[in-house]
Amino acid sequence: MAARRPMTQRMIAERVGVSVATVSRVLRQDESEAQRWASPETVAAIRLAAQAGGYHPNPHAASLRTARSDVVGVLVPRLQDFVLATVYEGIEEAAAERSISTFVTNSFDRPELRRIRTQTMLDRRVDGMIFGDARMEDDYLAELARLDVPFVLASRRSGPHISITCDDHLGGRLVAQHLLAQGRRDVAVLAGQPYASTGVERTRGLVDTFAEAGIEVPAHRIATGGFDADGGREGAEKLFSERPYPDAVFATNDFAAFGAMGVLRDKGLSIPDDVALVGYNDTPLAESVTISLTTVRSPMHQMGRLAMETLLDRLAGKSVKSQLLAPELIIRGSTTGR
Amino acid sequence: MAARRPMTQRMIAERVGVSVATVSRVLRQDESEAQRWASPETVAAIRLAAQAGGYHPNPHAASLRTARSDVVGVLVPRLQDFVLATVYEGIEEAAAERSISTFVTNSFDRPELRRIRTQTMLDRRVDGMIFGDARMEDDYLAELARLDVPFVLASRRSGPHISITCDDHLGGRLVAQHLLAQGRRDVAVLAGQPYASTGVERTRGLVDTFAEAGIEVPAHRIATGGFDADGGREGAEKLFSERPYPDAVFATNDFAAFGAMGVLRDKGLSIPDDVALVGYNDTPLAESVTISLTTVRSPMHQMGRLAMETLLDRLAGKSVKSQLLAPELIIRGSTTGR
DNA sequence: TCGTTTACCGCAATCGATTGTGTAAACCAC
DNA sequence: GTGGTTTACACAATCGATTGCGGTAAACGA
Repeated sequence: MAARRPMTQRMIAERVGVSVATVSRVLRQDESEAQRWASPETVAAIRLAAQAGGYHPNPHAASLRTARSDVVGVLVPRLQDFVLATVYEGIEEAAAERSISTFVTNSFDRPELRRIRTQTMLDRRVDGMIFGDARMEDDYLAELARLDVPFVLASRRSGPHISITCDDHLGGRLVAQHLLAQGRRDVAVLAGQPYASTGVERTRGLVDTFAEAGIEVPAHRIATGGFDADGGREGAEKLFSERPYPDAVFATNDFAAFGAMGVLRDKGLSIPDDVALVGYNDTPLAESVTISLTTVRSPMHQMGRLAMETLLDRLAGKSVKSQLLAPELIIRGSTTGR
Repeated sequence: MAARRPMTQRMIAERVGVSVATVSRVLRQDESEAQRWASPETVAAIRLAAQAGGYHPNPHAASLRTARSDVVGVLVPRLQDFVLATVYEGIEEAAAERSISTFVTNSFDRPELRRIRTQTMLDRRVDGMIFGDARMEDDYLAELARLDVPFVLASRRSGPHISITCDDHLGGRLVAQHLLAQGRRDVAVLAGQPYASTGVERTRGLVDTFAEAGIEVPAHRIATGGFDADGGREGAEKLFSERPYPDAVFATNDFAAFGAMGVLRDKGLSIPDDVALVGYNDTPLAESVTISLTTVRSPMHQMGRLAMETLLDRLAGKSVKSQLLAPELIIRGSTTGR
């Protein structure tokens, strides 16, 4: 807040010698609309005065009147997660283009925190919400839908709610096909959290494809856990707690893959000779680490953009629908060259 | 925005049979203050009605009147950067405790974007700003200071402006002492961007310490560049473009170190035998990657918390001062066991 | 008994922008 | 010249909360 109080429409009106109503209409409407309300000279004078005085409309006053805030709330599991940070970049980009601002906050995938933080955003009168932390069974989303809170899901999907996601089942399928082609038959999975559609569907895509090839992936080859390096490490430790070891690991997230790398290193297993490793999301690090990582590229940024655009369309009264974006397999050293 | 219009003080006032002024005072003040304005029965009735109707004050109306928004703007170079995302978590945590909301946005270290996005936040009438993307020579910050915009810097510092940072010079010194103790004499540095105090001071800390040990670090051993894996890779490629190779690399950021790892891998150099590698920030991955990374732990979360608390103190009229937090060296495999 | 606190609370202005309605003046057609 | 339509504005209500200024009644002190 600058020292001198910001200029108001009233000040412009006095300076130009018209009413604030005229100022408002001129400053708000586009050129053609402005002409309907004031003579060209008046329009020019108002614009000039606004320009000269460094006028910036008070959004609180406008929101109070219009009952819109041009702010949307964004909830993500955690911005520390590169994937969600990238999704958010897309959200932000689309928002900026339409003069929308965002409140972002972490829910840490904790239901109470999620409720609280969503509520404070609603209390702030956001126009809508984008959730990056949807759960497969999500009572809260159902509740919000019942209250007619407009929202769109990104990254994870849930039930019938509008969502913009990557085709995770297909992604898992691509990984399976690749691993099968590489001759891997005994695959293990770092499946992520059981409440997140991302990991679940990637896992199912792989398992389904293996099943079609006549190979059952047993339950003990699937470990749930976090989508970060720690989660990957813990999961990998379970998966490699007893022999025979699997000959491939599908980490449904790159960072989990990095965590698994550490475990494989400690076990003295080499990648890809002993174990092939596949990640998900094609994080920049995937290419950089000591062993470059095969992974699935997902359009994270685009997901964010579309989520915001979809929400704004919905707020504008248009009918919108969910979208499944295409994943792309990126083959690197961690699965080839045995 | 829920379907039915939210309840207002007027509705409560009518239901209870008092004026909105009384409702306002009762709902805003703490218990003792409330008693000064209304009888216990009235207070109870108002509270009950508010509770029952699910009353949530309209922040736009309050802001319009009070000229405060209880929102602060946060600008970071990029949330994709784990470090800044963590700083932001600290900011958010401190903000939530004091019922403050935040607008966060990426500036991508681009000056024009920074101006634009800061301006839109000021237009939104934020009460203050936290900058995570300060530059060592920063005209814009000087300009904002002149306009009396209240702000605090986090992570990077600049000139006389209030900042909460890690003692990066000391961090660089710790790294230097460790490398010297390990017998490394020919060190190279991935220094980060020349406009970011973080990398510059970490580099200087190392260079100073080597100089005190009688070892000059020549200019061609210092590469500037981004704080991400790509930046690290590019920098490392320069540093290892011709022999003799350095026997140690100090990456002033963990992710740059990971990028460098890829280059060392491609060059067939082993860590730490041929080259010792040190990162900075103690990212979770540092421990997980195939070769665990020696690094410097910095209190990222705490930096964020303190930045927000300092800003709020400043907004409350208290006098505040810059703080330098302590770094801690974490020794792992990438520098030991030659 | 009368003036003075004290407790409780209302009135109304205010913040800045938006918007429905009112209205002079100008312009047009016939 | 009369009636009707534009043009170009102004007026004033409105959004919801905050807050300075009073105001009434009961209690209290002298």
